Amino acid sequence: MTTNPATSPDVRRRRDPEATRAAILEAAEELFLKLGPADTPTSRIARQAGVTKSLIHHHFGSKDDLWDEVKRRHFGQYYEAQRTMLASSQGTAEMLRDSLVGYFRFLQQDPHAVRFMSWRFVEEGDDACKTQEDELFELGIERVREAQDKGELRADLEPISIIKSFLAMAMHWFQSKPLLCQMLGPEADVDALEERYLDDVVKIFLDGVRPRDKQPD
Amino acid sequence: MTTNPATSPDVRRRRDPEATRAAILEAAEELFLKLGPADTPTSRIARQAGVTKSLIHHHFGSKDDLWDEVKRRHFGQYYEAQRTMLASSQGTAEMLRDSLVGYFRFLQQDPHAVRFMSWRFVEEGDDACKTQEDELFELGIERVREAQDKGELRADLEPISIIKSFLAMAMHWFQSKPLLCQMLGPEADVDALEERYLDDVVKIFLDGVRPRDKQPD
DNA sequence: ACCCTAACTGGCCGGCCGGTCAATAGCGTA
DNA sequence: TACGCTATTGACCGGCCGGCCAGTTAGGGT
Repeated sequence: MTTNPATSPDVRRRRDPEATRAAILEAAEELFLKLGPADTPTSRIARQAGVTKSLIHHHFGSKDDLWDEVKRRHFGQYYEAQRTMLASSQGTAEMLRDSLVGYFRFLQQDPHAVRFMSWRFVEEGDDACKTQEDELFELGIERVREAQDKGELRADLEPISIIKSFLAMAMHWFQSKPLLCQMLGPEADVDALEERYLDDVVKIFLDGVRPRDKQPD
Repeated sequence: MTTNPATSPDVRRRRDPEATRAAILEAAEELFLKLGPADTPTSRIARQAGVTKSLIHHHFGSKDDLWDEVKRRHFGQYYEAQRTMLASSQGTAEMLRDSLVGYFRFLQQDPHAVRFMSWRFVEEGDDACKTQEDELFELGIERVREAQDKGELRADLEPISIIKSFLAMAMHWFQSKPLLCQMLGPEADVDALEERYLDDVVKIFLDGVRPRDKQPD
């Protein structure tokens, strides 16, 4: 699992730039996210990928370039998943619930995704995912507007607020999950808590975001 | 502003360990949060503090110890602020709104606070703030339970879910704010958007979290 | 068969970084 | 005034890390 000999074939062909690139990217992604880009020596990435350090520079240039490529590749997957999710959605309240659950499940099943976002929050400079993320954001706002026009969503809310709180609810759970586990101790059933959180957040968010049958106060 | 000559008196007394420690901590906090702990050389902290690198090791031991101390000091302030806020609160819906607004304002006025949390999310090992954070968490849960008992909050929600979504709503905005600014460009009025977000989130959260006058479907 | 491109290797270097240490000099105290 | 403690200094070190380079070899095109 650690030293990666090949991708599909039994034995790595003696020259296989594709497999080499893949092995380096895989090792780099794991180590960068685990230790942080600055605390990850290229030598260690090379060792884990079963490759010489020079090959990293041969295929990717510098260490920073490799980090960029790792981000780009992973965000590409995220982008595709979210794009199809947004494209297939209709502007109804059910769709909003499904989107929330779907997004939560997506983050749940891909722990790397949240760590990527965390690192993007912490770094300051521009990054390679900018344009794709903008596109998703615009698409999401469009969907929200549609739902508002249909009366499925409260019209007195700024779409940006809805998108942002949507993302916050899902992302923050997984961002703070390690700290929560550490706090509750190893005997706690965090998985059950996670399901409960999803249920509750769906309730809170949907009830808060849908038009009220009767406006109080 | 950068090289710190003294705290209160006009001239830094030639021997002033208190001021020295303070200058180092201040410079370290700024640089650690800006560049990240791993990318911040002690030499640069020393330069910015107007102090020799050796003094850092003299007063704080190692670089890691300094980082721990910076976290401990800053989290202490956060802890005090949140503790008084939680202690003074009553278990009513108005209190919940005030808490949300108050917490938002707190993060708004202290940008370092969110960056600290971001770094804690990204690091894995134990940290020095553990016990204090646990205390705040327990206190918050207690308050939520009180409000639920009074019927001011829906009883079908797990208190942890309420706390977590509460924190998520406020924190995520500031975590992703730099990316949002970068996306919207320099001409956008992000401050107005921020106020709007706070308004909307208060609506969403309170409407979602309060018992419904009439339960739909 | 030849060759040329590019994948791949091992060794190496310059630089920076965290940390140490011996020496110096203020400051409180007796 | 003399002493001792410690804040402070600057020089220094060992190690690691990112990157480079000269050389080797596989493989594909002609």
